[in-house]
Amino acid sequence: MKINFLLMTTSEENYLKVIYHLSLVSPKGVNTNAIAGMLNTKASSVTDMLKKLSDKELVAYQKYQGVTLTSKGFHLAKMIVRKHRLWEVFLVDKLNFSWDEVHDIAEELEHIKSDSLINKLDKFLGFPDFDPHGDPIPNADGEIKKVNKLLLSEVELNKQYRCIGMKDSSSDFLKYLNRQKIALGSTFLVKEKESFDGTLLVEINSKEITISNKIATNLYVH
Amino acid sequence: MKINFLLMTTSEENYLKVIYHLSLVSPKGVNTNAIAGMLNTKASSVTDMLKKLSDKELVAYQKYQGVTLTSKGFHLAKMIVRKHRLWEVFLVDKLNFSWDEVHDIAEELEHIKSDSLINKLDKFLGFPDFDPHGDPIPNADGEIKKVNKLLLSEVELNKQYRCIGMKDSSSDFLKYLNRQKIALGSTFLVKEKESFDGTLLVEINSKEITISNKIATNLYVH
DNA sequence: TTATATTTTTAGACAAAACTAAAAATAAAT
DNA sequence: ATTTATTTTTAGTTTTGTCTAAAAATATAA
Repeated sequence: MKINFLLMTTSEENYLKVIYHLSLVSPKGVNTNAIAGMLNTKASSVTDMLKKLSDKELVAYQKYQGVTLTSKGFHLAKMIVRKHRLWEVFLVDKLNFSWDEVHDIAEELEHIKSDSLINKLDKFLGFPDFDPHGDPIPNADGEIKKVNKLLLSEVELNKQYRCIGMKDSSSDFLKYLNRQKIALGSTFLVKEKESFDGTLLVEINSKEITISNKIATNLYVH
Repeated sequence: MKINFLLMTTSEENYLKVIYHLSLVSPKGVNTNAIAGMLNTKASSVTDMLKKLSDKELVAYQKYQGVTLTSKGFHLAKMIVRKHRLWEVFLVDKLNFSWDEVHDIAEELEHIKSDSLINKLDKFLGFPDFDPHGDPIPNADGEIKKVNKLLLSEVELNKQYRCIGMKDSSSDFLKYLNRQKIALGSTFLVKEKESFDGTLLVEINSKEITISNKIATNLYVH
């Protein structure tokens, strides 16, 4: 898939990336407000941008119906994620940044436009499959190595895990997650597990909550 | 000198950098048109930006009188040049780009905003003093290692040199250089030298011209 | 089902950085 | 010293991406 002729602004790339991440949680369609929330912008700005991305055939957008990525947009988004994660590996492995310092810098570096740059960087780093946070790095063709994903119900106690996906992505499950402020990327630490019904005492975002077995069997972590 | 509080746009940084480079040739003041030429923009756009940079006290600007950098602007410009040249070293030494491929990419990378990034990169590269083109890299304090500069009149035949400065920067000398399309960064290859008056046959920008001894004793190369 | 609340979109405005065209200042030339 | 040419600045637009406020569509609730 060649999309070289498409010249994207930094802003367009950021929208595409956010839509990509939200799509993984709500594949049926991403809400305007959700995008606005991730980008710290207003819903009206999002609407404007969705029209632009739709004109470029990077998203499928219908008024009031949310938005999904086209295959073109999906591939482009993965290329941005690829750049972000490769730069994170560079910052941590080569420049000795710690894993929690690199996000903002990678956020800027991901917009540097040069295919040969990113492919040479990939080679220099030894074609890593995962970034310092454990997230998979798409290769030059957009292929992503499957990560060992566990259900939250199966994890070991007192170990850090990160939410990497949801098995059930029905509307009310997602609403529940939203109320509990659980999102893709949230970190979990299971402190206790009731043996008779599987209820978990979990620390998430440094706040303790209890999570039912039903919920825990629908959250992927690693 | 701390200028962290100043947040610069990419465009402002590009202007500053160009003024810096032109200042080395015309320290008395840089012309609006010269800046426009370097940035492929229009004189009117330059005027607008000069006002903005003047408000930020990065340049000393008076209508119709050209512009010079303030010490603040001078330091900031050197920090941009530092980033550009360090990234060039990275691209050539670590990613195996050839020296003629790196300029455009470094042009983007130089605008990434993070002091710790650039200082860690500097360390990773072994604190290099010169970039792949032989240009000096300012250190974190803005200090620049003196480069062995030669006069064009003293160079060896059939070797590449780059123009790094002018001894005489009088208005008519600069005008002469302008007419001959000789600028900072132009590459010279001296093909012949008349022994009786020192006149040189020089290839510059893949065009042959003759240069008098008087001119050649006022051009620094290396 | 009708009323209320929420979400999303439209319309109009703004700031940054560019442009064009015209006016003003400076430089060059007769 | 005028005239002519060049350079620079002003004034007014344009584009991109944002915003606010109001209108329209959808979702929720009585």
